[in-house]
Amino acid sequence: MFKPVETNVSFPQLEERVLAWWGDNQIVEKSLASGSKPFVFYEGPPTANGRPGLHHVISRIFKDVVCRYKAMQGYKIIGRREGWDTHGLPVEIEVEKKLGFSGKPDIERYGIAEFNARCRESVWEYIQEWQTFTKRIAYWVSDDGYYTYDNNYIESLWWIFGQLWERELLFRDYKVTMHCPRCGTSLSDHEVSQGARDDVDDPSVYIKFRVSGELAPGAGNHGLPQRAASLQGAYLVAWTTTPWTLPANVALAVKHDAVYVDVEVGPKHPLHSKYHQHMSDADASALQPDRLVMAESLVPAVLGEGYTVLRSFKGNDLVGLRYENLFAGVPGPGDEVDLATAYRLVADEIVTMDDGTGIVHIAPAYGDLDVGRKHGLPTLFSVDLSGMVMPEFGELGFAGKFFKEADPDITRNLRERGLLLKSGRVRHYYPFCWRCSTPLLFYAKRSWYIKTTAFKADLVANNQQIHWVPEHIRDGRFGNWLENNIDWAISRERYWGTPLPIWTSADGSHAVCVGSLAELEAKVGRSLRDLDLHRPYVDELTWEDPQHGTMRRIPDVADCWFDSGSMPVAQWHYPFENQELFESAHPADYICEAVDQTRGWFYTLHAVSTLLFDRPAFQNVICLGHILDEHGQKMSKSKGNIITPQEVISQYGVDALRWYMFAAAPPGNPRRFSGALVNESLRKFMLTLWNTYAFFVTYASLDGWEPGDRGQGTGDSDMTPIDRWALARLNGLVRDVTASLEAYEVFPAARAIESFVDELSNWYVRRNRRRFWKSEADADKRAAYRTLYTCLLTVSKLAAPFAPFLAEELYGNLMGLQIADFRLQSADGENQSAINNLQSAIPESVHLAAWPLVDAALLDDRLVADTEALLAAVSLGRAARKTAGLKVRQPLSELWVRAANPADAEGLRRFEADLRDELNVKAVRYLEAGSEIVEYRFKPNLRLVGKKYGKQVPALAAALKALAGAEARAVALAVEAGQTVALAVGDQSLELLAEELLVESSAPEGYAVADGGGVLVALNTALTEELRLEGAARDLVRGVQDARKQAGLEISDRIALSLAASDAATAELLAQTLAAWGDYLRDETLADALTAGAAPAGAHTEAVELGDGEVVIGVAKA
RNA sequence: GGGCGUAUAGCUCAGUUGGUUAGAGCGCGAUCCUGAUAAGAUCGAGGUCGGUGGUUCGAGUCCACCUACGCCCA
Repeated sequence: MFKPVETNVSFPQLEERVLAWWGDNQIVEKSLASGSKPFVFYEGPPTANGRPGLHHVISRIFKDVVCRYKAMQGYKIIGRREGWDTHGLPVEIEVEKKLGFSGKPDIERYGIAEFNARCRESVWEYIQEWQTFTKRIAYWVSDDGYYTYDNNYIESLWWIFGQLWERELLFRDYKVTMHCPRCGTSLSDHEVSQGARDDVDDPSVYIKFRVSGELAPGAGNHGLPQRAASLQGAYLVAWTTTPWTLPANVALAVKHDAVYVDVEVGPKHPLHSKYHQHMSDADASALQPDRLVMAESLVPAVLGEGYTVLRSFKGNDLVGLRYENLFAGVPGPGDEVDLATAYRLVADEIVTMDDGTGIVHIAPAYGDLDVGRKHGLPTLFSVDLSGMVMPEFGELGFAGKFFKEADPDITRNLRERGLLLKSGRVRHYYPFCWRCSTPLLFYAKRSWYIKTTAFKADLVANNQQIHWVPEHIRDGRFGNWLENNIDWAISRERYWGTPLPIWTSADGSHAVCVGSLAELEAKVGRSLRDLDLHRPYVDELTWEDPQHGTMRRIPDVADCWFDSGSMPVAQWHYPFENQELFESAHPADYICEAVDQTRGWFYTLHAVSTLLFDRPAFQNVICLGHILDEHGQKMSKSKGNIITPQEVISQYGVDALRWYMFAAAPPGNPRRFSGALVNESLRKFMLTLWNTYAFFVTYASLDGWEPGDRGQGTGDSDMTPIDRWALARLNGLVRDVTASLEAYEVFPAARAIESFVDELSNWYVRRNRRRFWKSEADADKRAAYRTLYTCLLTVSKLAAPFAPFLAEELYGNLMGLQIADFRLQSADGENQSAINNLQSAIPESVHLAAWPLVDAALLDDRLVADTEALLAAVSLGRAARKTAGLKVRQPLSELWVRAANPADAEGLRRFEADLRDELNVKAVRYLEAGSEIVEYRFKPNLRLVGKKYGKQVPALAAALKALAGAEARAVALAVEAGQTVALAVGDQSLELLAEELLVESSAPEGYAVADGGGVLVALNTALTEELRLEGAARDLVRGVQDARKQAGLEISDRIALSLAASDAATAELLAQTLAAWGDYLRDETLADALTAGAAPAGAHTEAVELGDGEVVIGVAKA
């Protein structure tokens, strides 16, 4: 027996019950342990230092849905475990906030050991909440998670560093950071954006660099020597808002395809170097004009009027020219600098024609490091980390000044030397320290890099093996990122992170990378078993090198993206443990995160895997869009528009939320979220399924029907066409959902289930209600039960990965699993061991059940298409009734119908009884060619004809449109017979195939018509007396049924019925109706007694319209 | 500034390789149906498919440019 099902279900409560049941029966553990064939999943570890939000829901359920599906297919999911990203700046900032710190000096005073201890605690602060959340949303992972701060995890990272070191892929170079000279620390992007202002007043200076006439080494540009000679003595004009960076200048950049001009400016021009206001003509004529070089398009903006263009060049033509440096920049400590490679022109993408001169001053130390590196330029400095101009500039008078304050001095110096074209002020964007408001320096600091650029081709090639959903990420966002690969800056001058295992001698000349704990133990000569592999403890480990003296660890920690990108290795403590497991768990079959991870986790996984193993880290990836609020704004604390998962879940439940996220839109798109949308999913999908299920259970229980084989039945002779339709449709669904999920297309899979459930409820159940109601328990009824049961049970399996609670509830009850006694009772008189076998063969949870297989014998695309044609005709019929003002209760004599094609017409014939019944008509007639009551119109079937006839299509369409009368009828006949049609188009005759024509027909006169999609229906609206009486009878039945319901009677209660008409005409109609349909009325309403006249006292009364009057219905329990 | 994506009804979104009258749900209005249903059906109002230009017999769909928004990078 089935457990009774309430129709006023509360999904959140149901879910809590299921959750408890899973717990009591270790369902999660059993699912995690199940399966044989491996399927590898990587959990992208979240940083658990905040509360879980909706974006965590979406990524976790998209991970979950695939893993559940694969588990049901019998895979053993490897890596279905929690993971926590525990290191990094976000954690440090959180702790700093708590402690009221404002920067690294505070941390150092506080003590690194204590600070890191606080960071470690902070990670745990929300973990309880996360675990509760994870369980509640039914994200099934084991809780033996990996933690990136774990010693074992760190040791694996050290091993990776060791591998890279041995292959000489780790190196030290400059990296530009945003540096606060007062706080003495680099700032993260997030901190920079907090303190940036966009209306900062700064100098705007145009500087002249004198062309020397020399060429840079190796510059073999065609014709360059001649150009160099002709340009000697001309000035290259560059623009900057940071004069303090000019002493660090090493190059000028042009745009390769822009036009540059050499212009002459006479002494009368205000920007001439010798210009003064009261210059006489004689003085002027004694002076040479100045020659200036800049981009042609920007000359007017810079010089105004009064210049002469001497010649022009492409940017490329200038590359390799050298110029005289303004100042002598200072090499970094220990750097060997070849100045022969400096002070030259390069072409670079960073140059724009938006402002300035089209020539850009390059100072790698203060921001243009990538440009410098790309063109092999040296890096020179002029300002130290405290923001002071270096002592080397003492003679110029600005040594020791704060960099911003040196601007006027530098400008003055250049003016005095005749190298300043003009100067002014500008308001623009500039970053400041968010803590102390000091202007920030872009500053090249020593940093450790992984040489990923050496593997660019491999990174790109391996990416081609990855299946991205959505596809465009592969060659778009991710592919482009790889194409523009830069070396991975791996070190951070921070505290709470994986310490870089590099030890160096005091002078830096000797360095060692330690690849394991054992190796380190050997170096320091003692056991480090109990050592915490974090700062400051590892910093304290030193050893004496015979040749290089004391070896100390560099202070840096690793970029925490390196932690998470290395999880395929480190989560298993490979290679120190789990070698076999690791080998079988790499690469991942599937990962899933939001789109912002393209340059984050997706990249770091890919990079680590490519560099270490030359293979991709994952084979399939779903890349999720972001969740926005209902106005399309990002949800953020500051906007106060955050919707918490908890509030949604407590109101609608997890399944509704999950279903919304799976079925509402493709996952790659950003989506606007609101509770109302979740409610819509709940009503549209979950309640429809639930009510179908409740309907089934209610009647199956009433009838004592039980599933014989508990499985999917094969078709048998008792099946009606609509049963076979349902099973064909169901198997088509299994086929489609499986194919979609195989392609990691979750959205179409969910949509397919949704539309099946809709059709099951609103077509199958609605059409078959009477089969379930009828009193005799015959084969026909059993076939209906079996069909509906099969559909519901299969849907519960298909929906299980998506809506795991609802599916579990349905499955459990449909399988009879929730009432243990039932199974024991049913064993009476049967072979007990067979029953036991059966019981153990039945998975106790839908999540342990096998994914449904397609029963090809039940597939029937023709039947499904026929039903679609029927549904279309029914829909049009209702529209026609609506237009004619004829309600469906009023029977009509005939319906004319014309299908879109002969096959559909055949389908309509097959379901003619359903069509009659649905539209309440006595007869269905088919409009066929040759019928004289309609006119025919023709259109070309463009999809076929377009490619074949191309430009003739318009003429062809016109020729078809012109067909009329007998000629048109002849064509219609030919098309219906599948014959070719000869048609004169222009001056030639075309032989058109039947399928190349679309036939439309007009409505017969005097009929109510609706058409669409090539289907036409027409209702005969003439009402005979007979039809009117039958309509009246049905009106009465409906009124009485309604009255019964209002009176609170049970379905099986028998009644005494009285009917009182409001006037004589209505009484006459009532009398005639009862004469013809009295028995029908009694049968339908379970009326033992039927009296005409006023209702007796105590009867429940309802008024109902009949004809032009009214009838008062009296209902009393018999 | 660059890359990628998105832009379709009041709202949330579909729209398969270019093809005939661009769809669904919600909301609104009207009607109907109903002894499974918090439901369902039908009709109606509501669309210059972000804009401009191009390719094509034919463009929501392909191309170019532009605009707005989002993400990432600078």
